[in-house]
Amino acid sequence: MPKKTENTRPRRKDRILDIAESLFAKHAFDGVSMRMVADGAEVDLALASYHFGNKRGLFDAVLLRRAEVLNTLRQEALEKCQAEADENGPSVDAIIDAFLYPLLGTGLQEDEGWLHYFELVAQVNSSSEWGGQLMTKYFDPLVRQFMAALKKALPNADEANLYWCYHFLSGALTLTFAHTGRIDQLSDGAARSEDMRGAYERMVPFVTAGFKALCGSK
Amino acid sequence: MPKKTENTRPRRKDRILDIAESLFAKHAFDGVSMRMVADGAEVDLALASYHFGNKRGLFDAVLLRRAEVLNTLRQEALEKCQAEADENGPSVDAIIDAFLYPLLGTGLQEDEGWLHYFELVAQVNSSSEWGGQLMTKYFDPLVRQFMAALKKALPNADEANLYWCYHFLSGALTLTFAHTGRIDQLSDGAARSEDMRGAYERMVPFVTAGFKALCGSK
DNA sequence: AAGTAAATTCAACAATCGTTGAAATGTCAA
DNA sequence: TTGACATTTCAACGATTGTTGAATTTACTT
Repeated sequence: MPKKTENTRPRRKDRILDIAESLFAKHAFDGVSMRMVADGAEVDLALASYHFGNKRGLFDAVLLRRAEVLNTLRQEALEKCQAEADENGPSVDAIIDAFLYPLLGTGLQEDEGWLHYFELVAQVNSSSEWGGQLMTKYFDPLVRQFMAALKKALPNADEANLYWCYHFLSGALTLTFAHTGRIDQLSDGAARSEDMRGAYERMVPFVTAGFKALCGSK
Repeated sequence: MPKKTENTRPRRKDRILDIAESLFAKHAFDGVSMRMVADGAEVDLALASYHFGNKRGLFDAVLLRRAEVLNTLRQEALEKCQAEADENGPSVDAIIDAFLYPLLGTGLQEDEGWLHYFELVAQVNSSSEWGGQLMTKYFDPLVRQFMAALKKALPNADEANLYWCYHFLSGALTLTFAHTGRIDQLSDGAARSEDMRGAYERMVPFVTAGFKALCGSK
């Protein structure tokens, strides 16, 4: 049993991140106080500042923690679908699926922490104050890989069209993550915010059709 | 000249709404203080509370002010496309266009106040705290009219599919409004956040293709 | 057991927060 | 001018904010 330390000790640091994650997701950056985090984590007020420097540092740590995991999962999905493709590269369907499946079709959706994280990302993505900077910082390198794959699958596509299509995809994905409950009310229960599997199975063909319509698949 | 009062007097009240609108759009509810609003409007701190009761009342007033205008514009667009259609009702394309054109294709996009308002709506829509309640309150009656028109245009559609498609549309629209600048960075300038006309011309075919793919237009 | 560094607590700081009574000013009719 | 009412200002309230220096406790090594 090497390093008993790292297994048992940082409990409090992780608890702070977990609570901060859920609070930031619900109330946004300015709607959360360091005292709310400390109380939620059952920890002294000063501890979060000690570990993360200040409130903004805590926010960044929350965002960064799962971003790396997420990018890895998505990259693996992309590489897998590329390995399975013929010399022409993967189809648009396969690329879109590789982009969405790790987020919507896997066990991540049964993990409460991940759900809070996705809610937070949804909110950040639609924020004119944070959206551009933070999403670019954490997710752009990976997204560029997907864009390159899409360019190969859609060789006749106009550059601007391709980026706008991704933008629409990003918006649809983001709002689905936000779990606002609006679709439940609007549809009188016919569609449910929590049904991520159902959202995934519909988003793939919806987005794929949009890409093909604008970027000329054949 | 009847009621000179109402033409000249409420300048300050409107200035407060204008400033609050732009501040809420950028910094969200908790990121804005009453003092920021008062300073921006060059008005005493207590004035906003006098006119709108409290901070939340100010927020609601900002949201409500343009919602009514917006719903009217969209309803007129829907009725116009229904009047121009044959006995089968308008096509999916025409309905989607009626939903988007008033927002993205008109002079509203050259009005700074409206741009701030759209930014704010984008943020509210993706908020798990406010999103469900507020969007339902301000926009659902009108959206239901569009859903009814879409059901007629896509008679074979599964109910849940239809609502998920609208949800994706709403997400794409919302993120486009947010003006985060992310698409500019990602595309190295090939697509621009400010190009609402370009976004409109691409969103209509993108979304229409998605609806048809999932809701079976044949 | 002593020593060292990390982790945690405590107490307090100045700054800002939303709200509100009371006073002052403005507007318009009689 | 007087009176009535809406608008605006002033000053202050108690509560909450993020941050930090110093003290204390814990964990681990020597």
